[in-house]
Amino acid sequence: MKKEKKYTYDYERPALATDTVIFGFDGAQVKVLLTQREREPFKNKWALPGGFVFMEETTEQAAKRLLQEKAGLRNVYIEQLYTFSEVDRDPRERIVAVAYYALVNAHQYEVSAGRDTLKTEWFGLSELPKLAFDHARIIRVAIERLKGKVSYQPVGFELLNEKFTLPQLQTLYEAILEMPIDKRNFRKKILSTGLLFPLEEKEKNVAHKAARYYSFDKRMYKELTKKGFHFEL
Amino acid sequence: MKKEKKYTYDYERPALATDTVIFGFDGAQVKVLLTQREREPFKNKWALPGGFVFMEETTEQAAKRLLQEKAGLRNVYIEQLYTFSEVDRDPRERIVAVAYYALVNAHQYEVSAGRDTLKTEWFGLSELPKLAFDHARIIRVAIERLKGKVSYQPVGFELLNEKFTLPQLQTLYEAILEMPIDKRNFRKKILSTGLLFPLEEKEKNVAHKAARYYSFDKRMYKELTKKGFHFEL
DNA sequence: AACAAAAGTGTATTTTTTACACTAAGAATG
DNA sequence: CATTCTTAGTGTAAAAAATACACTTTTGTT
Repeated sequence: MKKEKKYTYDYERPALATDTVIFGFDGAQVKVLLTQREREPFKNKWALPGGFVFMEETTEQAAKRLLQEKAGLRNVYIEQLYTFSEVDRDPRERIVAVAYYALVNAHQYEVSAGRDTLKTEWFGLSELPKLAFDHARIIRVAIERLKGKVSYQPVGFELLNEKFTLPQLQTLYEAILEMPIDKRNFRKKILSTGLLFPLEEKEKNVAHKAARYYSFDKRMYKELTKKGFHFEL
Repeated sequence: MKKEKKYTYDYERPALATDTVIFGFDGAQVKVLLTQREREPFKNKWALPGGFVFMEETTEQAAKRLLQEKAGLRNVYIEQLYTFSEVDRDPRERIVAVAYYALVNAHQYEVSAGRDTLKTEWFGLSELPKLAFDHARIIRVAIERLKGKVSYQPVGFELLNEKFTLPQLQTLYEAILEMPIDKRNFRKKILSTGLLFPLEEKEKNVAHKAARYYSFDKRMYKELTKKGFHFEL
């Protein structure tokens, strides 16, 4: 990019950053991935992975880049959440943050986490530590968004393995919505969408009846969506 | 604000702007308020009212300020829409836009519009002119959002007078959702929310049976919302 | 007085949602 | 190898919500 200052306007500019709320699911709880800050301000406090947006990338590209840099995550489902622009949200200077939320398979992730140098950790939604900046607020907004989204978009599948059982899926929905769901009604409804495919395979080494695995056809879902289909739970 | 350059980082920064999609309703059609650009780029093209964000204001404050400056609008219902950050969305330089959408009473507005110096005009959604920048896309996103929002939040009332008839309200919903709605079922449902209050007053000077006016109690709605109530159409 | 035009009203049918309890399968135990 | 433990898996009836649908009323105009 050119370094000449032939700006359209020459007001001082806020810095532009992204922060991402990374959701995961450990089979029982919805969790958020946080990184511990190495320097001031908020040294040693936990924070959302984020950073500044470069001139030659969109905010979404920045969020994805930073997810990889800070948490070793690639190819994750990511969606814009909200832009936070309170004047004093960063004590150093004016920073406007375009927040994103990501849904990742926590199991898959734990493998590649070792590579990264920063300290990162999963926290259950009810066990969040004190957070830096306005990140607690960002997480609250993200949880609300996730709750709303889950019932009219099949986002839940991003949080599970490619093969999953219906009890797993139900537990996930219960965790996100924070309410119990009737087993029979849940199955009826989720199967009636026609988006879940039963596999031959079943669970192994469980001390009870083994549950059947299912898979979700993302490609077919996208096709159907184009044709006006609407998922709804 | 200080002018010293003690920045946390010294990358070049994108400029930060807001653009607002202003929705109105003329009794038959949903419309968008556009301003004609006075200078390059896109001179004489129509565009969303917008402008740069100052250092001492949030993006929402900026959007509201610009609504007043560019269209003479005060106290409007405004909500964040999405942040657009394509690198080349402005031919001059990198500008990231936090877009908002506003719902205004178009009748009320037409009175105060005269004061403003800029040329502004309402356009029906199906008669939009060629637009500057990526503003056509922003409007598309805003329409989608409005469609989604209308059925689980009583936003429609922002577009009408304080007193309105049920046929007016129905026409508005039909215009937003772009589908016909059954009169009896619509009345049943909207009245069952308990948020509409019949007034004594009726229409005058209409060449047919006069419709009763109703009002919507915004205050009560907010109260109920806090107590867990959920509007739904 | 007759007409035109839109407001206002109720019911029956269909669809969707909800509530609910037992049998089946697999591993662990004695 | 029989018993026990634990969770998977299944159907139906009742209640609630959504839908389809046609005539009477009111007001101004001719």
